[in-house]
Amino acid sequence: MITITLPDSSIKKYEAGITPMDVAKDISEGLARNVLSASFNGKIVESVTPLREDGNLVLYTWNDDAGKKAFWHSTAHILAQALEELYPGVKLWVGPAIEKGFYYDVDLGEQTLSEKDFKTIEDKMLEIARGKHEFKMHSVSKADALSYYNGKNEYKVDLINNLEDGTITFCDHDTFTDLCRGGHIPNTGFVKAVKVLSVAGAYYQGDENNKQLTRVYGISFPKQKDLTEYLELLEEAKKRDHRKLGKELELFTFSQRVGQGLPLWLPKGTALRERLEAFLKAAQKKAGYEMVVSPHIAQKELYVTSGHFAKYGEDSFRVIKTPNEGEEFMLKPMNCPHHCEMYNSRPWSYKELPKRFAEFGTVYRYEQSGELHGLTRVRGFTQDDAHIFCTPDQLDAEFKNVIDLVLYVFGSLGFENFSTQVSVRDPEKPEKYIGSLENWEKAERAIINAAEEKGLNYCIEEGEAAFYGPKLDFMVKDALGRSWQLGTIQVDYNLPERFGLTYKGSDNELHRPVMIHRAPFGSMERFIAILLEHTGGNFPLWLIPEQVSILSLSEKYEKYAEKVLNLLQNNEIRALVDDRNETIGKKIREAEMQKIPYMLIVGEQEAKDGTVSVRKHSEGDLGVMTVPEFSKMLLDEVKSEIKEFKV
RNA sequence: GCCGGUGUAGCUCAGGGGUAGAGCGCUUCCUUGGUAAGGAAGAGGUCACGGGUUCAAUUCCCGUCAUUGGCUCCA
Repeated sequence: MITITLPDSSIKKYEAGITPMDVAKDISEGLARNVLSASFNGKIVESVTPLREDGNLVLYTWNDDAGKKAFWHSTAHILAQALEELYPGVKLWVGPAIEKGFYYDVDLGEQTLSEKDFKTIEDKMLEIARGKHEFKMHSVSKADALSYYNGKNEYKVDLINNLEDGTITFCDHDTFTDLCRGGHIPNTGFVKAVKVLSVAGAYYQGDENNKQLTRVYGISFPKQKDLTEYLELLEEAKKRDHRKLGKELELFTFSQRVGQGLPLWLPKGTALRERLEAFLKAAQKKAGYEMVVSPHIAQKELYVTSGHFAKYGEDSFRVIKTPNEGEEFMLKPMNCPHHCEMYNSRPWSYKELPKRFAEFGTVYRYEQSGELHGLTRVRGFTQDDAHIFCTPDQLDAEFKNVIDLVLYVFGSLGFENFSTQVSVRDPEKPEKYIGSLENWEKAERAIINAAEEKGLNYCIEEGEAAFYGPKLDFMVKDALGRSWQLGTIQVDYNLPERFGLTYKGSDNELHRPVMIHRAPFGSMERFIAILLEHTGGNFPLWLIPEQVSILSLSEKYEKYAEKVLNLLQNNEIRALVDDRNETIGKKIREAEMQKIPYMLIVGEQEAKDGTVSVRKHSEGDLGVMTVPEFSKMLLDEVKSEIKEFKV
């Protein structure tokens, strides 16, 4: 007999060799029908794995992430079988579950696969699924595993060579066999709906020097309805795409003639952007930052000194040369070296630190053409940058103050679902980083302490650090679930060293300051892009370019509309008049589609009484008010939206 | 940069080896209105660009550029 402990702490006794599925049946038939996979003593097991010792058992259904993972990974097996049948000679690499669905990396040889083939693949997969084939795991010796794939699939041979003998398992279903460490649903019949989503190239083992395999992405569900809902969700997400909204709301544009990845900010977008800048400047002023300005180009030597040239010289624009003197310049790819030189403009006493230099600095980086993406990845962008120069003693407090500022910014703009990531060195690749081991350790500790103390729910990513120091990043997802880094805070012991920055301490000796790089927005471009997707273009009232549209019922009331406009503008309310020769219904429709928060309808009655008829975006008629009443309502709403930053 | 997809009017898109289509937008006229599209007429295109195949290419093929889904990269 063995003792099984369930998550609710209930304890059951069974014969050794009982399976998770048997346990599920023992609990209830309904549960048994829905069990997809299980974990035993913290390890993922199959629902049919015999249990032979005491332990903790967790059963997973579609409602658990682990259940979905097993479901999608199992569907990847079905996809692989379908691909083997449809593309003879295909070589399989790996097929994991991902956050939304799964993929399988395959080498198709000379064959190609495109969108036209998706339906055929889906049909084949459903045919296999309907067979209700059981997923069966079995152990294989390393030698047998190698001989199974030898000469047929060099990728699997590679994989097996890195595995330990005795830990190698295969999974079979129907006529299909795959090297696999497990985590499957009971049988293929659970899969009722599949969709092949896209094909993409993916380098073997993620190394761009290796051959590029074909990655087939897909998703599957236990019910057709779930798939339909998912596809509708995707459609909805596309409507929130910042590239689409940016065009519709006339915020920004791109021009082939100007160049790819170089956004052009239109008047409405610029108004929005300037308002965001003013918001942050006000908070930064309170937090003791001072604004500075640096030029857009600098001598190459500056970046050789900073170390950026060695690391990113190839990824920078360095086309500017004076023909005669052979001087070489670079388009500013970052602001830090400039701020270091500002710090160097005179000696400092420890009593004067920290110095906080802030700049909305526009920088240019040669991003690979394939990486450019709307406003989220561009070649010219403006960082809401600042560099804090402080004593080592001040680092902790300064770092925490910056976290407060970032949290204030995110909170004010409604980003609640962000995640934070502490990026540290990859200990295996010391050559990627500059600076002493001791300083790196100090900096990494400082960040983790601060994140800990501020109660951030952070994860630690090895190998994600900048080459000069570790960082704390604030990540937010876009409409399609892709994660983007917005705010960033980075500790740097290296630039102060390279630029020979000093301050005089209380001991009358010169000391090295510590530097913090930080940008709460990250970049204006990316921040606005993500803000667009989050709000769907319904920006908060304080931020939106046009707050009010005054719709005149006919040309006769044009004068009155202008008068209302003046009254609003006197109160710093952003309004415009729509006095076109169109019906009121049409004007309302267009103002609604432009997502203008308030519409004021003025006609005979309003002109006579000196009032306006107020309509709120997506809510409807609010009734008649005087202009001062309306103004007060709007200004109160603006005031309630944004809290002041408290230091 | 690499692997796929796409490029037709200002926008969204249909079409397809034989001189180009719709809706919206724009212009003009009629209409003067009451909370999400009033009516009519008209203008507008080297079908991204460059080559090739063909009697004939916007359509098929190749290349370039742009864009897009991924991969790699991201100071």
